[in-house]
Amino acid sequence: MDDQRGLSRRERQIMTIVYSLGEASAADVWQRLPDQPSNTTVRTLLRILEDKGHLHHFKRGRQFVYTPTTERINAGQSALKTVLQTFFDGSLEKAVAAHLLDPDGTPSGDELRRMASLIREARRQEDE
Amino acid sequence: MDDQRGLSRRERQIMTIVYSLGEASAADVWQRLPDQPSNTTVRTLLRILEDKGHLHHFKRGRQFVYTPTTERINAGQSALKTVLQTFFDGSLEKAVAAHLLDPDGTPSGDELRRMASLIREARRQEDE
DNA sequence: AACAAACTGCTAAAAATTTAACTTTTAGGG
DNA sequence: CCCTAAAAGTTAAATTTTTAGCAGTTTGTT
Repeated sequence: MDDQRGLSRRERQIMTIVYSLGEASAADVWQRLPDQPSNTTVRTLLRILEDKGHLHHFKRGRQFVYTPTTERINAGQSALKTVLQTFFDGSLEKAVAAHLLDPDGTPSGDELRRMASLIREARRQEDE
Repeated sequence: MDDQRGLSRRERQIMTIVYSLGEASAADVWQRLPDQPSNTTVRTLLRILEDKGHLHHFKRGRQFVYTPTTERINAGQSALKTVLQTFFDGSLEKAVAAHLLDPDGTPSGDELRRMASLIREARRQEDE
C-alpha cells in the first residue's frame, strides 16, 4: 500500500517486463513471468500497479494494454543512478569499465564509436 | 524461501545498503533503512539473508559484520545488465547518453577523460 | 442477434514477509 | 573475576503480498 518504500517482488517483475516491452497486455506479461501464476493473478497485479499510479492502460480490441506512467528514459536514468551508487561508488566510468571487461557484454564497434563521440561532445561542453 | 525468484523488498533494501557500504553491522544497516523497523528486525533479516547465501559474517568486537558473498563487481555487472536490458534495449551507449543528459549526473572532466581512454582501448581490441 | 471465447472486476483465502517481544550469550570495564 | 551493556537467537503474531475462484462484460464470429 505504500509507494515510497518501493515495489513488491511481483510488482517489480511486472514493471520490468512492461518497461522492456514498452507496452504489454496481461497475456504478454503472464507469458514472461517466472514461476507463472494464473492469468487472473497477473491481471490483479496490473490493476494494483495502476491504482498505485505506476501504469495506465488503454483498450485495444478486447484487451487492456498497459504502459508505464513514468517515461522510460526517466525511469532508466533513475535506475541507472541507483546501480552506480550501489555498486560503482556513483561512478559511470567504473560501471563502463566493468561492462567492457564482461565477456558477454562487449558492445559492437559501431556502438563504441558512437560512445566515443558522445564523450567527445561532453568534454567539449565541459571546456566551456 | 525462494532464491531464483529474487529478493523481497526489505531483503533488497538491505543488500543495497551492504553493497554500497562494502560491509555493515546490524546497526549500520538499521541506521540507513527507510521506515526504520526495530533493531531486532534488522538482525532477523540479516540472518535470513545469510541463510539464503547472500551474506556471510565475521565478528568484530562484540558485533557481527556482514559482507556480500557475491563479489561487488560481479553483482554490479549483473545489475547493470538488467538495467540496460530493461530500459536501454541492452545498449550501454544509450545508457551513457541518457546519463550524460541528466543534469545532476554529469561526470567530471577527469572521469570523461578516463572513459574516453577506456573506449579507445576497447576499440583497439576490437580491431584485432 | 445469439453465442462463444477472451477479458475484466470482485472477493477472500493461502502464503510469504515483516515485525518485535522475550531469552540467552558474549565482550569488555571495574 | 564478576557485572553490565550490547549483542545475537528464538519464536510467534501482525501485516503484506500473492494467489485464484467465480461472476459479469465485451468483442468478434457465424
